[in-house]
Amino acid sequence: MADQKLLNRFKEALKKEGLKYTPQRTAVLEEIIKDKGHRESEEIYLALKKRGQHVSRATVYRTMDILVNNGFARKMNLGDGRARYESKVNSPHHDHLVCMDCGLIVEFMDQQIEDLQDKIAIQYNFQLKRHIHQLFGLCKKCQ
Amino acid sequence: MADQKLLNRFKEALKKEGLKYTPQRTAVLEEIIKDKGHRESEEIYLALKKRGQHVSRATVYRTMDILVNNGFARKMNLGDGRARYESKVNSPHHDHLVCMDCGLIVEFMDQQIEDLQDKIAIQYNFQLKRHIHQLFGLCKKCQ
DNA sequence: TTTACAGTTGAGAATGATACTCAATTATAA
DNA sequence: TTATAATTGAGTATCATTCTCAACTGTAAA
Repeated sequence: MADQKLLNRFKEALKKEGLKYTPQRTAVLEEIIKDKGHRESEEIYLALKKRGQHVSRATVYRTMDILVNNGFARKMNLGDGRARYESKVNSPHHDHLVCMDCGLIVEFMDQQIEDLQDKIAIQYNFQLKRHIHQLFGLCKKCQ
Repeated sequence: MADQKLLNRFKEALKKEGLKYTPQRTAVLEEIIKDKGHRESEEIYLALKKRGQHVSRATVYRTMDILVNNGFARKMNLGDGRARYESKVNSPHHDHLVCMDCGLIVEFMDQQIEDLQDKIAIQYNFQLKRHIHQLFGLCKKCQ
């Protein structure tokens, strides 16, 4: 169960956008934050169903958009045509290593790379907003 | 017109996979290498049509797969649901800066980042195969 | 607490990029 | 030149995601 502080933050974010605080939206938020994974929409939908929370697929998609736009979740694309979502709550910035064989996802963070990105953006007169950095290969078990 | 050396390299690649050397495939290869852009399938299809080369959409998709698998082109995904292709012929490795407003794509390459990626892969016992590194922001004109 | 209403929900239909199907056609190697 | 396996194009299928809309429900004011 998400702590009250988080729920209040969520409530605030919804109010700020003129959106309602509904049980479905809360259920999706709770499902996202209680899992450390990088899951696709269908997995989140099924996890909720299993828990007895019947939230429709459409509402899962709609709520994930809200969570992403308000900093509660991050959406990622691994090139297989399905978006993955991960919690951003209590999770510092990181990028990903992805095993091309078993699908294992490992998070990494390198301050030197972050700094170099900023330098490159300045060099090309870009105002940097976000980045995607994914390293694809074979994990130890799959080599 | 692609030079003979390249056409021979293409012919070899096809033969190696038991594929035939057809006018449609050659037309797609030529269209890809003569353009410096990052185009989606439909744009390539229309460019060919305009040139009077009637290659079907299906064949464009199929040929792009062949070109990508044989190192003649690179496929990239900007998160908008449509794949982009760029020539890899006479084009050294690079990553991309993408303007979120006007769609401008600028190529960059930073050896320090490349080295750091290798280091990270080693650190996590990954055998690195490829990577995606995209910096999203606003270009000079769109700020 | 009721009321009024704007926002939400779920189910199914629509969309759009890409992949597949298959009959007619064509490159290739003998 | 021939035999044959691969290719092509047109249309259909697929699959993730978005849209539609009627029924429903938070919410804020009375």
